[in-house]
Amino acid sequence: MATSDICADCAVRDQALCGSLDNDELTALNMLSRRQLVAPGETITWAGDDHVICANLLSGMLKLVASTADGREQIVGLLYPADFVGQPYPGRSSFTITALTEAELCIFPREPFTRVLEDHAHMERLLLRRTMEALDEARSRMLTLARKSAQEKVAGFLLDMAARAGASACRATPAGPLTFDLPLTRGQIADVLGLTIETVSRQMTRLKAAGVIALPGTRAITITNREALEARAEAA
Amino acid sequence: MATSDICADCAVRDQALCGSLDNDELTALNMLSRRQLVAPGETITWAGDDHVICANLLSGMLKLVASTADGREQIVGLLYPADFVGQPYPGRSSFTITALTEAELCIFPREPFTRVLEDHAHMERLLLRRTMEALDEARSRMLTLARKSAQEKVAGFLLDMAARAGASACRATPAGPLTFDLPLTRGQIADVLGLTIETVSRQMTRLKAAGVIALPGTRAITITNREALEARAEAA
DNA sequence: CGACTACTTGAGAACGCTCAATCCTCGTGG
DNA sequence: CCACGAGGATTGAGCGTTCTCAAGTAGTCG
Repeated sequence: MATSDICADCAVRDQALCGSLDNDELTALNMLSRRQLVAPGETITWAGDDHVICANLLSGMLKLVASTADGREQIVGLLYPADFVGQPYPGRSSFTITALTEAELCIFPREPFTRVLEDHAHMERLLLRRTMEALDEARSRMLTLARKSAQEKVAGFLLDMAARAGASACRATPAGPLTFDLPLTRGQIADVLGLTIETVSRQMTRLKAAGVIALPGTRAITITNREALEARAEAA
Repeated sequence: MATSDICADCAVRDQALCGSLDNDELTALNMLSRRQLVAPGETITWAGDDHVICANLLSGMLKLVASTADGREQIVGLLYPADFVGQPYPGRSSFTITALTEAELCIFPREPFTRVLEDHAHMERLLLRRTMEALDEARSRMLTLARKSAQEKVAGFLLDMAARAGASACRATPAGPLTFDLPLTRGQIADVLGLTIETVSRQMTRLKAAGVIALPGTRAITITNREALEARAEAA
């Protein structure tokens, strides 16, 4: 109650699961929700916690982290605005969800949200479809993690981020160099790719030395030769 | 209809998605289905194909394989009886699905199956839940593939297979040694774990030398010291 | 009995990791 | 305005795990 803004000014109104609801349904759902701001580095749920929340990510980025008993970590998923966060069914969470940037969530308590889901087949269907896409992506990443070289991993990652950057990216000519900011630190990239910070850094340097990319700032990337980068993403 | 047996004698009647349907609904679905036997090594769908089928696996095991352009392969999923196979939505498949053993499928053409799914919220919900479980499992495997040592991977895999073997396993006393057959060759285990055949073989030998397991036959495994095996699955 | 396939074992090389030092950037405070 | 500190990034040297290549063994089926 306290704070919920109305869905009408929701930044992800059409892309999120709610996009499948009409205005009346939305009003009902809105009654359940509360918005929450999280700071970078802040954890939303811990591995082992009961599933208690479902949410839509309104802005910012989250990471899903799996870790071993002795502290090794792997980022198993990245969440972007409009992505669904959490699990609608009871159980214990296997992963820790942490904000990578400042982020804003539209949070629903799990049980009432699940009931809404059950009453709206369209929304459930959309969630099924998205879950299947996430599964496909996770499986593709298994191939990357298990079988690709550090060079291929980094090159492929940069291409992925370039595709994501889309609008915010800056490109002189359609085929020309493409510049954008990486939303992750080297350490986080390493956690995504199953490498170490040093290896990520060395591969970046190597790509720079080969004239495939430029590093105008510590966080910025320019792809100067996309074809060469694609070639390196495919072959060791 | 050519061959379809009736669902009443279906081996996976209650565990498969169809378990959520009543007898009348089942009859309707049965009209769509055809049973198909596949030989070990036979491929059901290739990466890049359009999604054309949905199916329930009745018996046997299938593998989902992702591969790179130059032929490196990774098994990204194993399918067991009662598992759902395929994708209900249009699109191109990212993975190749191949039989590991002789297997029997109950196949539905995608489009009519999707319509049945849409008309039966229970079934759709069950599929959503299973897809989420598969996603969780895939993400857990990402941690294994990216961060665990060969020793941890093999030990963890043997424990997984022991859990799967369940009924068919042979155990003298509840806490005593447990013997079962691995359903995979060393090469397939390597494909699952992101290792090479040789490394899998060496780790098996090492576990045997340590007295943690015994290898009574080339395919058989005895876990002689479960705690020691669990310890090796957790720490390098 | 011979061919085939799966599995094991060995030697050497390579890729990525560990440990450690240095550098860069940026924000803060003297 | 500049010195300082902190966190991130880079670079280097050396090592270790796993891979590659290559024999050799075992079990199976004709």
